[in-house]
Parts: sequence; structure tokens; C-alpha cells
Amino acid sequence: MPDSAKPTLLLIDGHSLAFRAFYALPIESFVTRDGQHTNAIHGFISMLLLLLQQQRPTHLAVAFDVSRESFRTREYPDYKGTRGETPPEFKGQIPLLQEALGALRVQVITKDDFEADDILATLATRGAAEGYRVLVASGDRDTLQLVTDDVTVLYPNVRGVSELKTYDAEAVRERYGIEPAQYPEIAALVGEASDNLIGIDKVGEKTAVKWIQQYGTVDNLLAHADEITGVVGQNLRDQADRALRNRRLNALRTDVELPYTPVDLARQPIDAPAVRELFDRLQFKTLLDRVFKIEGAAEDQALLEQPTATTSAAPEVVTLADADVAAWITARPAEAPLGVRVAILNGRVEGVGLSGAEASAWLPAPLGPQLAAWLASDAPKLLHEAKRQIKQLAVEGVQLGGLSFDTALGAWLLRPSVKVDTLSALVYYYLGETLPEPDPNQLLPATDAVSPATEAWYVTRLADELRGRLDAGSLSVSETIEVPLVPVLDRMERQGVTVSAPVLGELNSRLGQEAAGIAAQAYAEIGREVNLGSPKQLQEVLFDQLGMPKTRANKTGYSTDAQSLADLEEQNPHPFLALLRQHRDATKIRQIVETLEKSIGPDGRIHTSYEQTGAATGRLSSNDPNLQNIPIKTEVGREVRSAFVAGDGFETLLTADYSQIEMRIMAHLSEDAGLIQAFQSGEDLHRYVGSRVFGVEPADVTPEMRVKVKAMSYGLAYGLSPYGLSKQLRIETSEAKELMADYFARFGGVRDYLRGVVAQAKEDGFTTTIFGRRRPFTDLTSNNRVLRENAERQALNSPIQGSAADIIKRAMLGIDGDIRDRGLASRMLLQVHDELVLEVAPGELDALSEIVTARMSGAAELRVPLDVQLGTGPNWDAAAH
DNA sequence: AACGGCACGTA
DNA sequence: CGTACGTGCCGTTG
Repeated sequence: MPDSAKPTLLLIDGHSLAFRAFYALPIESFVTRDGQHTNAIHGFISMLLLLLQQQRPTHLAVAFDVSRESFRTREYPDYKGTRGETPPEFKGQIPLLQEALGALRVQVITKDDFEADDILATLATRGAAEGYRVLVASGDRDTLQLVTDDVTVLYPNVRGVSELKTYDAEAVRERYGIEPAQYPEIAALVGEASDNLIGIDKVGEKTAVKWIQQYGTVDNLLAHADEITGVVGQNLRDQADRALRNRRLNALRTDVELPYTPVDLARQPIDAPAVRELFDRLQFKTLLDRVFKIEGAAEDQALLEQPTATTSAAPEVVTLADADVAAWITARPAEAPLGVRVAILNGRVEGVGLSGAEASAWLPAPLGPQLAAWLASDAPKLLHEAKRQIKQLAVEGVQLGGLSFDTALGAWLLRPSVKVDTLSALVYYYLGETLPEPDPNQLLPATDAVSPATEAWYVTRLADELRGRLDAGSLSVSETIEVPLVPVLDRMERQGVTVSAPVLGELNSRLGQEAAGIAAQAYAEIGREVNLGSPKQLQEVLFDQLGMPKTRANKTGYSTDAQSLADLEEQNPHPFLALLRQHRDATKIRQIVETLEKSIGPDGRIHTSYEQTGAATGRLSSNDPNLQNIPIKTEVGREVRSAFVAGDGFETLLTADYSQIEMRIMAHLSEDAGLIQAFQSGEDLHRYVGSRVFGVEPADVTPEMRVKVKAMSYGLAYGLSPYGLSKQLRIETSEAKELMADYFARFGGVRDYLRGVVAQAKEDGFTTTIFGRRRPFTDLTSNNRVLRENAERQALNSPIQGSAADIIKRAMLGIDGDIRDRGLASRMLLQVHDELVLEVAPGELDALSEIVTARMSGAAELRVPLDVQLGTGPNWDAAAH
């Protein structure tokens, strides 16, 4: 059989090539935002993709060593003994690499008591016997013994793993002057430093080759050892045991019992969602593209081959007329929720898919009265991303009631840190089935999307699966907080908030002129014009032209951030620095103003979107535009707030915020008597705490003392270190340390609690909020210190931030419910984590204030009161307090 | 056009 | 070497 017709079996030594990649790629260039090193993974995958392209293997596996222990170390405890401790940056990459290979559907093989090379040898031998063209990629020269006419070894050269040298039988003969099978004979005599196998003294490659060419094997050589003259001959005779031991150890085993034969290693279509998720996490953008480029053809093929197999279990879809809807629904089992899928095409409702466990129906637009009535009813419904569909239905004048579960919310509650949220991806993850989706990049889809009714059926199945996986606490959060919040957020988004275009316009032009003036002065200072918004150009000005001392380093050079500029101003005052800072301030606010101006709708209002699954802690996030980061700290910033006004027909804005809610939660959770007392005393928190920490009367707490204590208190909930505190307060680390010690001496319960949270999280693998919301962590036990300590701070913070999120969400539900129950025209517009902004209808201020106060302070029963501050005014700034 | 990096706004 | 977010600009890459 010609080689080209043979199947190709590619066998890779995972550990040795990942290790080569680790040393070939600069470690500092491959670190994710959260500190995970990825250079070995990146290099390995890159090499793998290259091999897939160049060699087009039909069968593929990667073998890993299980540990350093193997039958070889039992015979010779010093085997590979010279290898130092594995670098910690490398160690953590292997499990991730294996996860990546899993996602790429590459078989990973390990075997207790054997090394990866033995697995390769076994499969290579077997593959060759079964008629495969076999490729062995390994950084271990011992594999050269496997080379035959059918087996080729690919060995990394000094330049790392981007190029692999091909050793076929001819190449081995040329390089070593012996047959490949004789390689271990040579190695046994010369020794192999990397395996800690010492050769015969004074015998190098030249001598060994000469001997093996003459005698063929070590055994035979030793049988004729007396024929060898000179010192090397004597060494050979003296050290014969060593050569024999080496020969035993470097012989690869070809009889390892494995659960796979070559035929089991046929290449599989990759697990695209898993690859996307993982590569996203590892920040492998270009590799992701390469994977899909290579896989593209194969993936399409796989999809074509089994397009219906995965959906065949779904009930057949019947198309219903509206008149038949009520009957169809009545025919379903009572009480069982139905899946609902609103199909949207070009901004219009195309129809609605409904599904129970055993029947699916499609109702094309226009939506009739029977369907509309049922949708609006309390009949239980299951949706995926309900808010989006509720909004779309509203456009058609149709309401949706009775939402009982949202699969997007459920998946988020289960794994709040994972970004995957499309229906098809979740179906894939949790049900293991493929939901064909039209390629959004194709005008004419190659694969038909499934009917919305079938999607609705998948929603019901996914809902079952997710509910089964959620613990009682998370289910309760779903049912009592998140799901009921969906329509509330929808209303807030739809209402929007009125913004004064003239106020913003005036602010914009004023800031524009101001920035231009500042820029001109700045240019004059340095004698040229640069782009003040370009960190790169600023670096040239500051560090080259002006010769300022170097600041904190970042990937593109030295930092020009506000902190660095402030440091420079202290050490090296220069008019340019102040001008730059003023320019930044002006342009930043102006940019926010411009974004807001562009967001004003035809109704004169801004409609943000709340992302309910946006934050892993349980908080909401806001986008398009983000109304949760409107300036407040500076005078100009507050001018932006003043542009947010009560709309026509409304009397005033009402703002309500929780004061120090996170500290109160800390007091509650830690049960620290001192902190609880602080909140019950009615004294200003930081003054009270300051008096305890510094041992003075509350009245004698100086502003400096208060600043320090305040920073300390807030920092605690974030896992602030003494170093961080010292940086922020610009004090010595030793003073920061003392400050923390003094704090904990008075509020020891807080320290115990914070320690306990992390310890508990390590044990459980997750943290929990007061209301049962969980956040899982994987890195708390990581060997990578950066990764581990990041996870520790997140675990420390999550119950606090998350409980605060639970509380304000509960308050929102209460307020919204009361407003509707009492038929008030006032409405809730914005949520900014610990603050709500409401629009007050004429005459409703008192009633609304009462509702808001009661619902916010009553949203949780803590060991300390929940203090709520209200403020009113014609605009958001004036309504603040 | 898309993306990473930087910088910075909020709680 | 402080948690949680979103956005705009720059400079590079395709």
C-alpha cells in the first residue's frame, strides 16, 4: 500500500512537548488577566495545529506521564533524578492543556506506572503492524528506537516546538550512523543526562557508534569486552553493569495494556462551544481562529452527517391557528409549565413556539387573542432570556405573565462566572446535544435552524436539567429574586430616564473648549503637538523628552495612569503633568457626555439595558449606555448628573440609597460585637471605628484618622493587603500593618469571619450569600500563587457584595409590587448597586417615600439596621444628599 | 473591521 | 500586592 493511502496515526508525548514549549515561549507574554500562565499550552496547541495541517493525521492521541514514579524509578530510584522541581508556572498548565485537548476531542492517554513514551511505543508498534503510517512527536530521544519504515519520529530542535525535525530511518542512519533500533544501545553506553543515566566513562557518541556498528548490541559488545583495548576498554569492563542497567531502562515497552487501539483514536469533530469557552478563558484569540479554520471543513461535514439525529427525539411540530390554542394547551398535562420561544425576525415577532414534554406547536404571527391571553396569564412558563422576548412581545402589545424559570438565569446561577449563555451552547453543555443554528455569517444558511417550537422543547428539557442541578438555596434565589425581577427590569428599561439634551450639549461644548485650551498650553510646555490621549506618545514625552523617572511598567512600556502621574508630580514637578491631568479629566467627562447624548431616544429618554447575568457576584450590570458609572466625585461630574431630570408629568426625582450596606453585611455576617455596636450607636461609622482603633474619644478623631480608618474598612471587604493600604494612603507599609493590627485588635470578629469565609470556600468549593446565592471557585487550591490569591480575595468579597446585591434586588421587588398594588403612577428608573432612582408622580412623594423606605430597610433582617437615605430634587444631582 | 491594552467612570 | 463592572481611544493586525 502506498503511504498516501494509509491512515496516519499521530502520537504525541504531551508532557515533553509542553515542557519544550514552556521554555521556548517567553513566559511573561503568555499570562491571562487573572494570572494563569499559558505559554506551554499555547505553544503546544500551536504545534498541534501545525501538525494537523501538515500531516493530516486520521488518528490522533496525546500521552501524558501520570507522575514521576514508574516501573523505571522502582528499578533505579535515581532515574530522571537530576530533574529539578517542576517550575510552578508550568505545573498548572498541564491540566488546562488536557482540558483543551478534551475540547478538541483529542484522546488523552495516561497509564499508571508507565511513562508516556511507553504508551507511544505500544501504540506505534501496534499501529505500524495494522498498516498505519505512524508519526511519533516527542522531545525524548529514546523514541528514536521506534523509527522504522512505517514509524517516523518528529523531534523538536533548539528553536522549540514550532519546527519539528523529521527522523525517518534514513535520517537516523545519517545522523547517528546506525539503525534506529540500535539507538538505545548507543544511549546506554553514552548515557542520557536528562534521564540521569550515566554512561561509560570516556565513551562518547563516536566511540559508542563505532562499537555498536561492530558488535550490534550492548550485550554482544560486553561478550567481547576483552577485545577492547585501552582505558575505555577497561572502563567498559568495569562499568558493564551500568551499561546493562541503562539498556534495560531505555528500552521502551511496547506491551503496555491500554484501553485504546489505534482504531479508537480516529479524529473527532471538535467540541466547538467548549473550545470557545476555554480559549476565551485562556485569551487565545488567534489560536481559536486557527482551530476553526482547520476544523471548518470537518465541522461542516459532521453537521451535515448528523443534522437530525440530535433533534429526532423532539416532538413533531404542529402549526396551530389561534382558535386552536386554548384547546391545545388544555390537552397538555395540568400544572406542567410550557416552554415558550418568541421568534424574532428583523425586529418583528415572527411567531411563537410552544412546547410541553411531548408536543410542540408553532403559532405564526400575527398573534391572536387566545395566545395573547394565555401568554399574559399566570400559567407557568419556561423561557430562555425571557426579558428580551418580553420586550419584543410588548412591541406587539402582548404581555407575558407566569414566568417560572429562565434557563439563561438558571445557568448563570449555577455557574455565575461562565459567560456561555446562548440556548444552543447550554443545550450542548447540559444535554450533550447539538441544536443546529444558522451561521450568522452566511446570507443563505447552509443548515436550517430548528423550529422555535423545537427550541421551546429544548428550553423545557434544559430547565429540567438545570433545576435538577441547582441546590435549594440557588433555586430559592431563582424563584424569589431573579425570575420575579425580570419583568421589573423590563419595565425600568422601557421607562428610561429623561435627560436634558441642552444641559449635556452645553457641558459638551464647554468641556471641548476647555480641553482644547489645556491642550494648547500643554503643547507649549513641551514645544510640540502630541496626542494627549495616546499613552504611547505620552511615554515619549515624559520619559524620553522630559527625562522623568520611570513609573510602574506595563506591557507597552511605562504607565501614564493617574496614580503614576501623581507620583511623578511629587518627585518631578512639571507644568505639563498638571495640564495633562486636567486634560484627562475634561476629555473623560466629555466622552461620557457624548455617549449619553448619542443614547437619547426619540422620547427624550435614555433606555439602558440591565444585564442580569453580567456579574458573578449577583450584581446587575448596565450597558448601552452604562448608567451605573455616571460621574459624581467631581464638580463637573455632578453637572452630568444634573442632566438626569424628572420627565414631563412628573414632580421630582427621588433617590434612595443604602448607607454602608457592605459594612453592615460584614457586621451581620461576622457577628463582631464592636462593629454591631458601631452601627447601633448612631455615631458616624468611621468616627466610631477611628475612636476604637486610635483609642480616643469619637469627638477627637481627626480627619486624617478618619480617612485612614475609612480606607481600611472599605478595603477589608476586598481583601486589601497592608501593602495595598500603604499605597493608597501613601504611608509606610509598616504603618499600614500597624493600622490593620490595631483594627483587628478591636474588631477581631471581622478578621475571624474573613478568614473563615476563605477557609469554608476552600472546603466547599463555593461561597454563599445570606439568601443562598452561590459562587463556585476552582482556583482556591491552585498551586499558582497569583491565581490562588486572586480567588481568595474574590471568595472573601463575594458573600458581601453578593448579599448586598440580593438585598437591593429584594427591595426592588417590594417597591415595584407596592407601586403596582397601590396603582401609583410613580416608577422606578435606575439601580446603581446600592442606590435606586425613582420618578415621582404629582402628589405621590409621601406615599412613595414610605414604600421605598419600608421596602429597602425591610429587605433583610440583619443584626444591624439597614439605613436608607432618601433625597429629592428636580435632577439626579439635586436629589442626592 | 476587530482586537488587545490602557485608562478611568461607578459601587 | 483591592472586589465588581462597561466604555472609549489608541495602535496594531488582518
